[in-house]
Amino acid sequence: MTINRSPSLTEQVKSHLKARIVTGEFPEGRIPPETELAADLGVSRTTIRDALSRLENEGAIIRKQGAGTFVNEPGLQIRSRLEDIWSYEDVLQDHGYTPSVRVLGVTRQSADPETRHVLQIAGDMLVMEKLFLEDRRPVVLTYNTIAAPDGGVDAALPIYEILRHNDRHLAYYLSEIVPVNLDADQAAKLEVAAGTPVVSFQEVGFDQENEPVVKSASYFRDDLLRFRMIRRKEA
Amino acid sequence: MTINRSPSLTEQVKSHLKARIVTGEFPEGRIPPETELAADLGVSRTTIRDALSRLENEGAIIRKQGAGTFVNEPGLQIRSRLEDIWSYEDVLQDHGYTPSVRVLGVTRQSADPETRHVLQIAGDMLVMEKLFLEDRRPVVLTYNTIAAPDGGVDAALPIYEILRHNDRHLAYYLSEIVPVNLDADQAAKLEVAAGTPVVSFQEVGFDQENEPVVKSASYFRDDLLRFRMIRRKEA
DNA sequence: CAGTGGTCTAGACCACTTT
DNA sequence: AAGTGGTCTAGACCACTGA
Repeated sequence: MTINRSPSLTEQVKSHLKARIVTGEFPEGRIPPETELAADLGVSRTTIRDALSRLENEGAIIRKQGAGTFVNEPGLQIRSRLEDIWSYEDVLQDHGYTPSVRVLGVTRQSADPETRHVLQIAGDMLVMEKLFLEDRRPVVLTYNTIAAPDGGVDAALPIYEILRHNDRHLAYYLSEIVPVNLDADQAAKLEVAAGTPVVSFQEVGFDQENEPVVKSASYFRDDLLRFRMIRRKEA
Repeated sequence: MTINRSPSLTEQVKSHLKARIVTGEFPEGRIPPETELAADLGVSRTTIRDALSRLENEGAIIRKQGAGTFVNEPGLQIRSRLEDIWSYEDVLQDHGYTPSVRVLGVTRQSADPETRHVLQIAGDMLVMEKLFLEDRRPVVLTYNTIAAPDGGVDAALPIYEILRHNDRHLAYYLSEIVPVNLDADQAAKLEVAAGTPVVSFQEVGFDQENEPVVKSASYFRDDLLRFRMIRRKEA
């Protein structure tokens, strides 16, 4: 293992260990003691612990005080961690799919009162409707609403790229998980029966100045993309 | 601020800062530099940073390298963080509700093949059906399936307490988020129309030995309990 | 009792933002 | 240039597990 900066040492250690975990290199799932890992990899124990903490958060390992650190087989099943979904194309890729995007519509019009309020805009809004597909099967339907920019936009780009080109760096989403029955139009686009229950994300994206920059709604086909997570008692 | 061990210094610093944040003590949402906090509270900068990291994960603050640390107003709206839900009574309490539990049924019977496989049991299983209410309104409907214990159980207790009394320490859940339309029976129990779409958790709980100990299904009334989360680009 | 992970310290240096 | 958060080190001590 050669060490460089960027990505950080911790991140390098993490991916190094993750790779060794998934190849089943550790006998009986037992991971070496932190001090040993630190010596072997030539980094401090703190760096090792940071990397192990991230792996533990992902569910890849379990740590038991006084006993040791172990591979967590059930946790390795998790493909999409809810909290760090950023691009649906990446999500589909992590599921072993070969994703593609289809822009269903881009409409520019005067912002409705709710959007005006949420996004703090006065003028026009731009609504982009997109479909993410695996092979030819639709998996995710999204609507992104932003303040209409001066120039044109390439709606096929990920929303954070579009915003970046307009000098708004997307920092995080505040999301609500909402159950809905698809209406006829949405169901047709996702190629399922009308009234199919789906999980949706209703969210607002904020930039680095902590100002709202995008209002977003996403609908998922449960049979093709199901979200998993690890739940624990405390932080 | 007096310092004791247990809870950890980091945890004490975190709640101390959280309290100051919610009371709006920091002018313009600007939180003092880490070195200053460390000096004021008499702890190392590492401890301060650990506490700030947790607050950042919860969405309460935002850190900007080179600029400072700031209160994150939108993030303070989050009542129930998805990843660390442990007891539904606590969740309801965090929402300002006064929770109660009603045991709808406890049945002991031979385990079906799927449960045998998931929970790795040979004999009987015990299924507990519970309803969590706010005032008199039902909010959460849960089914917990465990290997039938020798003695009796008080089904009204939280599931982790029941398991603890049988020497199985619940360590974490592996959860799937699944959209469903409630059937007539479930809808009646939650006092909503049949066919109402809801978010459900389908999950398996593991103990500290990483063995499956409980199979669980939960259904939530979206109008009374909606889950929120912060989504970011990476860890 | 030896060995493990958990907590905490003090300090160095870097990357970035702001003035 | 000054000040901030980001990364990393080396080491101390504690709490817990298991032989």
